[in-house]
Amino acid sequence: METRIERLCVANGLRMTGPRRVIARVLSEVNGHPDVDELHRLAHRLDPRISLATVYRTVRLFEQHGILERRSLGSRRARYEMSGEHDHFHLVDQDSGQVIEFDEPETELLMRKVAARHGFELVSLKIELFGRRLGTAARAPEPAGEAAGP
Amino acid sequence: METRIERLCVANGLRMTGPRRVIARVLSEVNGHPDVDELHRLAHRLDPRISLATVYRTVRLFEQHGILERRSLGSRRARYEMSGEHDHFHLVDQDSGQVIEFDEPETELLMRKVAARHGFELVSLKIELFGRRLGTAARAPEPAGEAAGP
DNA sequence: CTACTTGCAAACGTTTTGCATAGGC
DNA sequence: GCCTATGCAAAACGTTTGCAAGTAG
Repeated sequence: METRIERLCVANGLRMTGPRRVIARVLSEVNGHPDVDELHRLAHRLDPRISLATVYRTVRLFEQHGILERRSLGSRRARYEMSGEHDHFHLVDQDSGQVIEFDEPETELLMRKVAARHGFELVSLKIELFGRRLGTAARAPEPAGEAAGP
Repeated sequence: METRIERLCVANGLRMTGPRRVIARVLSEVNGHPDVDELHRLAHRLDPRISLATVYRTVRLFEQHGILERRSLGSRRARYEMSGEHDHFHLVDQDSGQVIEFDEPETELLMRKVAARHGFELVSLKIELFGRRLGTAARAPEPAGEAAGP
């Protein structure tokens, strides 16, 4: 079955090669905010010939065509997610590294007004909240190299 | 004269070495959001023996003690600024790379409420807006390697 | 048939580190 | 005097690129 990403590729006039099809499938099935390494691991499982370089090239291509969006979310590696109709924000659990997405349309509108007040047209925005679950005693923030901070 | 950063270092029980004093001075005098390279260039001018590694180690140390905050602001290199009492936001001009800071206390409060709604205590937040000056025709986003995008 | 895409390995820019020495307290 | 900070050079890390071979349209 053809994924939504594949359809977007065709709509953007991109050549549908084997590796791109596999990476599109992986992107459609994974949830969360995978980094390139994770995408490569998953794609490699479906087709061991797929190289890391191709995954890098493909996510960059997809990003340039507005199919994917790149986030940092406090981690060193870039992380990707499918583009949606409107921006959404991310709340990062500093203890577990878990990322929660949420919509906040009023805030997006507010930010647009703030930009306008400074004489700017808003093109995009990133809102990342870093926090700790309520009722959790403060502890060492990152046991392993997974969680992320500001 | 002793800088505010130096005072914060002492308050945090940090050893006040020569290089740290110089870097503290540079951080106090520079304005904007310098990256490590720029800090090193400025520090090196005051004391040519100061190495890049020491600047890296020092900003990391200062960040760990809450004296500095790290930002990405769409650029590849990490950029630093002094911690303030409350968070402020950044508006990046996509054409020039220029960064405008602004306060938006209601938004900070709103974000705190949003985090709470999801069961989190807000520790910090990053809000980065990317935009274009009103009345500017769209053009090639980045003539040189300075400006930054989402 | 042609132009674009791929895999590989090597290069890249940024950040970190191992080690011997220098220096703060 | 002890223990940490420093400089240097080398390593690590994520990402990009040059090139020859492969493949979509």
